[in-house]
Amino acid sequence: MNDNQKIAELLFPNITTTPEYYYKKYPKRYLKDGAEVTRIAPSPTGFYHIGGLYQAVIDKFVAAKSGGVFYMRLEDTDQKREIADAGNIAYEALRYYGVTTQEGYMGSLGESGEYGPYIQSHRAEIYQSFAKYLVSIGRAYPCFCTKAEDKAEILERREKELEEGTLIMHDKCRELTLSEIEDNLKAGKPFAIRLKSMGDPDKTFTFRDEIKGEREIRENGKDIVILKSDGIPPYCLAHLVDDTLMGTTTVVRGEEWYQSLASHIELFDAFGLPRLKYAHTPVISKLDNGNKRKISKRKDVEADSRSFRIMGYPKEAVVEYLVTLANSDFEDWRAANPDAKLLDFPFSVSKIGSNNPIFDWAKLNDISKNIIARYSAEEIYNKSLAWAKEYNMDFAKKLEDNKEYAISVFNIDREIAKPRKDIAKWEDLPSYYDYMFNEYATLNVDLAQLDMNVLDIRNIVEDYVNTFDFGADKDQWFARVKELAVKHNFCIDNKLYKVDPTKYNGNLAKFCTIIRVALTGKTNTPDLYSICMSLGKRELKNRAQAI
RNA sequence: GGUCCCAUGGUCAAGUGGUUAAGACACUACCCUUUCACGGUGGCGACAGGGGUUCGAAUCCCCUUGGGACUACCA
Repeated sequence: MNDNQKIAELLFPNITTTPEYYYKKYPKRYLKDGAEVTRIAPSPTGFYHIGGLYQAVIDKFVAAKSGGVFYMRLEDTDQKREIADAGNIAYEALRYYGVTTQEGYMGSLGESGEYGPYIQSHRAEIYQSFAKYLVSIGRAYPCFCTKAEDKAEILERREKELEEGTLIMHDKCRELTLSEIEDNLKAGKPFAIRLKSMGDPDKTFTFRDEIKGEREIRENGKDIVILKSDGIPPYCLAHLVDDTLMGTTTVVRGEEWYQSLASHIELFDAFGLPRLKYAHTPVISKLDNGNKRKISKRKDVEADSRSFRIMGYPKEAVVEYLVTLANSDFEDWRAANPDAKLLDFPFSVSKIGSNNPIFDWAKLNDISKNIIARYSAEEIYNKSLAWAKEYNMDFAKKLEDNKEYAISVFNIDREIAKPRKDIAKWEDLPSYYDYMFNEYATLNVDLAQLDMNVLDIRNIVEDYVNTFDFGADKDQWFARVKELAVKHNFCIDNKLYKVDPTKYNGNLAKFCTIIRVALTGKTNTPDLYSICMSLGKRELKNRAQAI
């Protein structure tokens, strides 16, 4: 036994397994050539971030397109930041948005798959055996330096070191002898394990990122910590062990990891493991006082994937928006293939731009409106009811109490060649259709905007309501409207009207607006005939009288 | 401070040495129209700045500027 092996035994007397053992235990996946295995690995630190969903969408496409596997793993190695149930929230978020995994961590449902456990805190022994191995071959060593306890302390120390120019690459514990290590251990000092870096930051090597393309990057020169003093590894070793053992082929992760890539690669090399493919994705940002910045968990609603659910965006709208962000030609494809399945889109990782995109609500709304415009009235009823039951009980009750009526309302201007695109999210529904679901008295009808004597308005509306024929079809109805317009001195020929507007009370458009506003309180509604038909005789009379 | 990434209209973005510099959203005008929408046809609006290389640069190189990220026993 050489010194390194002795140190390894001293450090990990209870670890008897080796990486070799785990390579055998988790054999290579049996997949066809070119199949990609991807993973989403959230940390349970709160709500599920939209950036995570974005990456999951990319993961899903990469795996699905190649006939591979997309799985989920929980990165819960930082107990200090952990928030109860956050893992489950993440799993449920992906499930809700339909970006489903085929394997791995499943929230409160446990986990499935042959490569588990998929929760990092349950894998301590595996990590330790890898760390032990690296020590035994002389590529890692114990570090007994006192660690900083919290983030503030770390930042403070770093700042000081920056000022003094003493930020270390190699820890002083690197040179500790076997007997010194023994002494420290006997004294009961806690230790972390550091990589013994052989890299030289002045040298570079080429690397191909799936998104950024070919790059020169500097070699790692830092003795990064690969096992914390609590026996749990930080990201770098967990990433190596899990992605190797679980058979990941392409790692999709945020741009913020790019900087530490060199250290991860050195680790893989130290273990003699094949390097993986990486796709470093841009970070979804927002405009703040003219500057771009990363979407903030604390300040921005768009950071929380749940926000869109609460507002009532159809889930496919959110997902399709994210796909658009990744592959901008998706929109053209969707326009040409409105009924195709999302996963049929020829997604390409290399088409992802490397600019940090700004989250655009207007664009999301547009995508969502297009999707909702294609729903049937029944679908709108079902989906909006499901939403309302969760977030607007009052509206849910109205929908449930008046199912047939509600569907007929949602059907107005719908089953036609060019349906309206006016609903972006279910949250819009209650106010958009308030005149159909609420008492007239609660509508705040503003007749003043019509710029007409209230008595005249009342006469027109009464006349209209009293002669409204529920047996008439739309053409007959419109003919009747024209008659009434003429009777009240409105001009039904717009060209004639333009010759001398002063001769009339207004044109046909104005006449219709008067009725519309008086009856609904809105200048903007779907087809007036259908609305009146749905409202029914008694309600029409009530409204006319209320004026 | 160091290192890295990014830079085309308000936003997302095509574009890889020769284009009248696409398209979508937003905004806007007109048309269609019974209103509102939908739709149609237009419009506004961009290669951050400066140097090179080249017959020719949005495209390649350098500098400047601006923005972002990383620089933890966090992920």
